[in-house]
Amino acid sequence: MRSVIESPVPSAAQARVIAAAQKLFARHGVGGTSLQMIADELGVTKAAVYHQYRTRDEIVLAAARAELDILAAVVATAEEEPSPQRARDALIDGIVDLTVDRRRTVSTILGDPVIAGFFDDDEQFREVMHQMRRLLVGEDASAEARVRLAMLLAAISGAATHPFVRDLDDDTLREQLSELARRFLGLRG
Amino acid sequence: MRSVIESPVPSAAQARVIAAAQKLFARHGVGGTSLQMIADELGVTKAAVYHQYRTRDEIVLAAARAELDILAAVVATAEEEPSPQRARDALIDGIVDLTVDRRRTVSTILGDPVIAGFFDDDEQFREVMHQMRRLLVGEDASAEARVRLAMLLAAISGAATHPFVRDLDDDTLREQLSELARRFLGLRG
DNA sequence: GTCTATAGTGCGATAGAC
DNA sequence: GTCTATCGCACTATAGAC
Repeated sequence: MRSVIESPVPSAAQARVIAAAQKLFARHGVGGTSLQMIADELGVTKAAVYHQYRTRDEIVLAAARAELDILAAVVATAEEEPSPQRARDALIDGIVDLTVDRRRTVSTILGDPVIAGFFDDDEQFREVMHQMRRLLVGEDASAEARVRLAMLLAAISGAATHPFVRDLDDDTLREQLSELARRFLGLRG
Repeated sequence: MRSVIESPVPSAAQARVIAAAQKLFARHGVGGTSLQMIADELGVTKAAVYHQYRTRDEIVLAAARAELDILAAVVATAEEEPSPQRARDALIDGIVDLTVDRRRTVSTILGDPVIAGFFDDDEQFREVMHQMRRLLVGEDASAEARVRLAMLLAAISGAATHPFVRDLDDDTLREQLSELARRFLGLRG
């Protein structure tokens, strides 16, 4: 089942603003990134950036939304798999790929307290989370299942930025994350 | 073995600044917290805060260092356990307690990109990480052990702030985190 | 240890020309 | 879609009185 919630598709110029913002958020944090920095990164003036988005908050929201859209696409692809097992595996691999490809970006942006606040009551965010939960632990709503799920998602995105794994190449990291995530999820009491 | 690296002990007034800063960092992010906000939180003026620390960066560093000191104390306590198994269990429980007690604080502060940069070449940080590594996976330096360790630490601190577990009470969360962490670490290929 | 007052800078945001 | 120019404001930081 596809998500019924659609984000507005950014124009090419907006997409450039978003990409610049995400890059800077990952390096300096959301609160540590100014409009001037985004403009400089793009090689234009602040006024040009304001032509794409009316406030700084809109840029932050659009950048966070774009990150969430990528995750939603991974979830939607996984849901098209024919069996629950294959859907589960596809989701894990999708999240691992996404995280390793973008290393700091995903965890820093989705982990930022300001963005977490934005998403607190966000319908798309809740739907994506709900879909992931159903794919990974089914209808099990026990405390154990929820903690296990939260740990799994935090482990994948958090581990990719950890100093312990900094000198691992992407392929090795992907392989290990995927394998360990699958085994962690398969744990039975 | 105790850490040989000691942080300067903050005065009472400095400790209040640090506590206020940590609270605000958790809510607004490091870059999103101004000196004015810290002063307001304490009910004093900016000049009074500047009397304790000469620059904003020093406050950020002191707050991060204080967080690291707590973690270092947990590691030191675990190292005094008589057997490797008990040391490992004590470390896991210590990290879980720390994370649940302080929920957003630990992961937001240690996960902030600016603070991660501060700690990149920090000796105390490296030593604490090294000690944790030795306690949890011994001398195993394989890619698998390193990824497993990074995942474990990210899973504990990240899961505590995850929306999936928001409505769990502290005791339940502690119990589940501790149990699942121990099982994850015990996984054998 | 806290205050008032202030300097200097960079911020978010807007107006209007091209 | 980009620019220059500007407004008003909040910021970091300092000086000096109490």
